[in-house]
Amino acid sequence: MKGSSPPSSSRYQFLEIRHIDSPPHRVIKYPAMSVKYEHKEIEPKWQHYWEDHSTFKVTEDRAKPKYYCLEMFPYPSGRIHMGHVRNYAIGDVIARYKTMRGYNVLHPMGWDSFGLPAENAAIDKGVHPAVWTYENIAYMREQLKKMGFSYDWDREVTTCDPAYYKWNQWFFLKMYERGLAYKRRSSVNWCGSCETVLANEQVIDERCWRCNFTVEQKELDQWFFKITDYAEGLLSWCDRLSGWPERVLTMQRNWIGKSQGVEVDFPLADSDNSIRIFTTRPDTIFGATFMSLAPEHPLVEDLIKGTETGTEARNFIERIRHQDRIIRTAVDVEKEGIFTGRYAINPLTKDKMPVWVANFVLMEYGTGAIMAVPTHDQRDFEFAKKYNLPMKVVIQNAEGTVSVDTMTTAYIEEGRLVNSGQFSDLNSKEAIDKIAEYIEKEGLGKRTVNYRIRDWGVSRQRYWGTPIPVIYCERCDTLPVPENDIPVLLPRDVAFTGKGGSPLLQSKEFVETKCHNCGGIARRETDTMDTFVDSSWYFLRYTSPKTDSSPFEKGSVSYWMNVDQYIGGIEHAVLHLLYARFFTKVLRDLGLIQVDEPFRNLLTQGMVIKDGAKMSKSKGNVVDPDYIIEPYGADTARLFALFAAPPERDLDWSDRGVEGAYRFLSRIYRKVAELSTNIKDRTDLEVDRELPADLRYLRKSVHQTIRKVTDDIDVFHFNTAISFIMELVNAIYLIPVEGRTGDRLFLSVMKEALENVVLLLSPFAPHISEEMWGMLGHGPSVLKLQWPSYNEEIAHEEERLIVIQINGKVRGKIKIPAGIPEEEIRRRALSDERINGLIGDKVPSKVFVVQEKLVNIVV
RNA sequence: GCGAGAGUGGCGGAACUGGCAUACGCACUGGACUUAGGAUCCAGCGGGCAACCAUGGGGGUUCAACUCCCCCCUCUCGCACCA
Repeated sequence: MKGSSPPSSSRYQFLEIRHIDSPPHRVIKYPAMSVKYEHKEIEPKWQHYWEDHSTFKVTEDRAKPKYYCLEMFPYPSGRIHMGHVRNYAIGDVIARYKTMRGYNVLHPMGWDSFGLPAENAAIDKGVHPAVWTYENIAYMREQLKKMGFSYDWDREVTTCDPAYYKWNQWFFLKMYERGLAYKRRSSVNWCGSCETVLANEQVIDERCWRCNFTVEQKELDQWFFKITDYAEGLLSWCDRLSGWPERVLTMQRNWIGKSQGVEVDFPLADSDNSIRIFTTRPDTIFGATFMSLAPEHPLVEDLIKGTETGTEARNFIERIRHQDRIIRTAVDVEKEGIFTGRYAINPLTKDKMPVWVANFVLMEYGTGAIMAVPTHDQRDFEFAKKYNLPMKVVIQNAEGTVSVDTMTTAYIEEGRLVNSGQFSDLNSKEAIDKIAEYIEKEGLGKRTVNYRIRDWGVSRQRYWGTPIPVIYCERCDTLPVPENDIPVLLPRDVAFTGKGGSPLLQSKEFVETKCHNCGGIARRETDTMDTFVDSSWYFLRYTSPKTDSSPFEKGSVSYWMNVDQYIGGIEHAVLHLLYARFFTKVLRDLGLIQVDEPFRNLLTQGMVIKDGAKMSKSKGNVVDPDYIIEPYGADTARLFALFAAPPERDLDWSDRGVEGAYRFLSRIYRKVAELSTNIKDRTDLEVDRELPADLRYLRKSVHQTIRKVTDDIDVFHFNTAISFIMELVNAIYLIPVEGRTGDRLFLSVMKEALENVVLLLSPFAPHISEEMWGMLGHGPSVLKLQWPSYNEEIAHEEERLIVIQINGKVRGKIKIPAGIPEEEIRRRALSDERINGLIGDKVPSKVFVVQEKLVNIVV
């Protein structure tokens, strides 16, 4: 959804012209005998027809089964790119196909329209973000319409519209009430030149992506959503999302990162304090020989106070704390640390253990402190080697070869416990349970579960986003804005300099406010929300986009949800898809919706590649869709995007391939044009009669093709579905026309064939299909027709081709009638003249017969 | 390092639960039509004179392997000191 591509300056003129083009009702005309496929006339004609007749409008209709088909909405960066074309072409095939299968299909589109690029455009070009954004939307909407996608534009959702972001604020207030939105100090990437927070992906080599200023870590008050409360639910539901790609689920599971372990208190040797650690390997506790604390650990200051190494330690800690988090946590960073001068007691061995501070221990995970077991943990091993710390083997392998003297890496596998008191001789698995049990019984600690996922930081020091609805009163402290006072609107007249932090800070009109509680002076929160908040519930808004008394109508949501098919790029595998799941669960708990999960089925399409470079996102758009649509048309662009590769795989863009798609459409068109005058006005055509061989064969192909195309669309194999249509068209071309244009049987079969080709093609190339449907003597629209069904009897192949192998090598082929017994197939294969010649005097030792397929003779 | 996915003609890609490898398209070659063709229609098109050999490489299971099993190589993506 995100992306940034500044619009070219020349397009504004274009934009104006587009806008004047408002649609009066048009008369649909068909060419009399034109044989040339004129996509430039055909495509606008049908786009206007669809618009004039509200062909894509959809309402709740309980007489039909519903189907919610959704593609990830775009960020309005300026123009659509090939990634969008592909994504939306896939969605459109599904939407149109399901419509023709009798479903009531919701297929909406909107704009993920808050975000940084708009603000950067304001800084660079002096255009207001709102102006820039809405101009982009206008242009891109026209581009999407030119592609012929079947969206119900009456449901368009724009997230930067106050009517939309009001509900972001409303959800925030609801979450604040429940403690799911909270504020705390947290470390952020800060650019001192731009005076703003940077997202991790905006930090390049420790520098600001825009001004190249060195990025530092800064502690700031930040708003968070408590996604960690939902960690377990988000994780356990992964097992029930059977319609999601396994790799997306794996990524989400990893991101949530659940681990079960034990928290244990290690008392300090000379104080009443203790250090709490988290470990997943309590079986190694007898091997813990020292402790490591995160530099940020609150106990550190106390520990180093007054010790010999105090100053040195303080310097070290300061240095580490200021390191970039990303760099500090990289695996190849050398482990370093410093001794605090103090000792703790291992509660099981009662041994004295030196307490260290180490750069690789993270305050954010677990308790920010670990027991170090150098023999059975690689990190502790490296650390101990470097600083010459004591080691002790407590897990032994089956051969008994694990020894401090010989080991070059830690032994991290499971094994048999040694040197572990009463627990010696247990295996690791048992010991983990037994020792955890013992620790709980002795009151030394307790079993806990840790998650790697962190709460979702939603504060952004930016203008172009949803204002966080909070005020700070001098007397009453932090107060949420009352529900009646939202939306908190973005002020329009602010300066965009790129300096001095968020532009909102400079807006007195915005910042200065009155406390609704005490009437005193108060100041508004100037942070805005992460734009992922917008995309976390837009799919709900589509069900009732105009409602202004609630975020969505309960009835509409319960009619349409879940999304039956969601389609988008793999790059959102974790963030967007996880946040949307989180929001869904929160809204469920707020009683606003009934579903547990937003997206029943997920299709992640591959990237569009051109000459090895990806064409979406920041790398630049190598091929602009407009340059395809201009010479070839939208139908060609769609067809190629779907034909060149299966949806999940990366697609290599090829100009030659595009030409091929265009040629194919022209080829069908020509055949329809050639025969349409003979077909369209005939009322006496009917196919169910005794047919000559070539027509009977074609008819069989038609029905077989319907079956194959249908089966393939059902499993999203669009590339092969299209190739079957191509084969059928090739077969049509092989039927001689000469002298038959008055032949009733010929015309009847051709009519059936061409009509079915048009219907099968219509989800892929809708404009030309509408056109050809008209040429064949029918009124619009194809979309309102039923998907063709095939006749089992006609599709049935009465002859089967049997491959005859000798010793696994193909030696011959025979045709046999379908349904004859295995014994007869064997007999015919063995009596085949050619086969007999090849066998000669040799005696077949065994003959394998695969029913109606193959015979393998072993000699 | 760990996890997932992929590797098939000159190219994009087909091949269902093991049963004709290379469907369909592109490129290329030839023919037809034509003043002309970069349009269109038709045909050919993995390698090899052949026996045969070819689905990243090497083993295995099987009457039969792109498909199943083991080892290795390459590429893509994700995670990456998470205790």
